[in-house]
Amino acid sequence: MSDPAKPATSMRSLERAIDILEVIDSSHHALRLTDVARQAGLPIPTAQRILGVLEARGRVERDANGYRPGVGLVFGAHAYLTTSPLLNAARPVLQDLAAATGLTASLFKRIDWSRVVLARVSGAAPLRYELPIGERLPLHLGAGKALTAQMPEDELVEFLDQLTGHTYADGSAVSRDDFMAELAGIRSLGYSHARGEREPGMASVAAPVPAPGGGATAAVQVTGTSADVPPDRVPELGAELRRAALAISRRIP
Amino acid sequence: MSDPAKPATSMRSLERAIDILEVIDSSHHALRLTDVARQAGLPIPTAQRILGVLEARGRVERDANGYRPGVGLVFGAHAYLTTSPLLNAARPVLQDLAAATGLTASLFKRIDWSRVVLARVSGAAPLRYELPIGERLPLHLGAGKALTAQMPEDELVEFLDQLTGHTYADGSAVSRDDFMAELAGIRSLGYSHARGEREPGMASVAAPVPAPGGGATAAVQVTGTSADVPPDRVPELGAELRRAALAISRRIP
DNA sequence: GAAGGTCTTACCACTGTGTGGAAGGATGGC
DNA sequence: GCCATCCTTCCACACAGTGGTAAGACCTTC
Repeated sequence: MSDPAKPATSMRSLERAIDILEVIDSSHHALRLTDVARQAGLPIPTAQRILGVLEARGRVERDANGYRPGVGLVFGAHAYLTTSPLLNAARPVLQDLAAATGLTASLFKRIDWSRVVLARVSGAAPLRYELPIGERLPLHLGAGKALTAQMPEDELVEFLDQLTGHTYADGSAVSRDDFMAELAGIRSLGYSHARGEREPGMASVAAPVPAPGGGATAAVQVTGTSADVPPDRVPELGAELRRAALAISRRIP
Repeated sequence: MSDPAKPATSMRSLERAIDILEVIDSSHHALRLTDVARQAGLPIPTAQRILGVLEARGRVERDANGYRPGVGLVFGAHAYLTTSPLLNAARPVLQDLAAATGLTASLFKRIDWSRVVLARVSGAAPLRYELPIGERLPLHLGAGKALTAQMPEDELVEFLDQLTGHTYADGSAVSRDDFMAELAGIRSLGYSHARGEREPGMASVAAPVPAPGGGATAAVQVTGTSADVPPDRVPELGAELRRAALAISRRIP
């Protein structure tokens, strides 16, 4: 969250405003002015001035407990979700996937060292309401591996370096060598597979969506309970996911 | 979109950046630099500088066709949706509503002269994928009336003034007197009802969620086809919605 | 392939916006 | 009551942000 050397993009106030937004967006509870200022590394009056504008424009809300994200933020997300070529390409494919497999189909995109849920279609429609869109998940678990496997060499090294200490859901540490070996496997198979890595009792299969310009920053995934995704079904699902990923890629204008 | 007299909040660059974001968010296709600048009422170099920062920070994306909303925007929305007290209060109530009525339950919030979809739980779960969260809908149709009915007098007048020319789905104009009469009815009943106003063949019932500090800026709604919501079922649904609205209101901390 | 258009990038001198220290209120705990 | 903490307001300075102008891409059109 703190960046020591900002290259001075010559738009200080704007950069700072975005810093503040990021601070508020990544906090799970209301923040007092003082906290915002400290976390963003700004003098209090400066933070206050910026927050004032953001509040007036609906980007943050405020009550006795402090500042929190504002409703205005949902417009932007809606705009992104409806106009993104990637998403428009993926939507029908995800529906087919969910219908064909009976599992929950999701689309992820890589952002920095994590991935974001961009769309999700649940197969056996549960009434359980969940809207994980916009949620940030780790890059070294589940569908994240399908993305990691596509990173260029130098980026991969950088990623692995900052990964030390991260673990699986069961608490076991991620071994660098094992991880590398797994990525190699994913590259040759064309899909990734995970059982209980992020959530115990859940399993998933994922494939990278090749970007038009090479590389892959998006991935398709199906998830279900370990019982829904028995090991012997994995190769078949893998093939289906590869097809889906290609279909999405081909549909992007 | 154009505001002649900005009261000079002493944060010009930030305000302008938000103006630009709003321009981009409310366009349904990519905008070229020139268009952004014109629509935001800014000199081209200024717009470019701001867009540069927004792009670097993931708030807008860019390709040969111009600028479009960026992925970064989804984080904010996710943060809002997960931290908003209103939403956390509403979620379980919406689920109950959907389960009890078999209809689609939604939560709206009023923003300026429109309302936004904040949450939706579909009753008879269709595989049809739709994510209307963040969508802006008119205030004079459907659940919008439940919100309009709660406006203070002076605001209502202002609203009606800028409403002239707006119509129903069938093309008929909105008569001011009829509308006022309907609002009065809504106020005494405690719920609103609409048949085919916004979407032909669809019907809905909605109730305002009283805010802790008085007034109502949110509303709960159930929607279905006209057949799902027969006229004789409306009073019963209305009662159910009033209860739901109160339940939400009571759950807000 | 030259000419004429439109859109984008780059430059840079001026000035008014954004800055942040310091002081004054507000609130709350003990 | 007092002290501690957080929020707000004020204001003089300086540098960040501005936007005119001009050069550079990149299209069409003839």
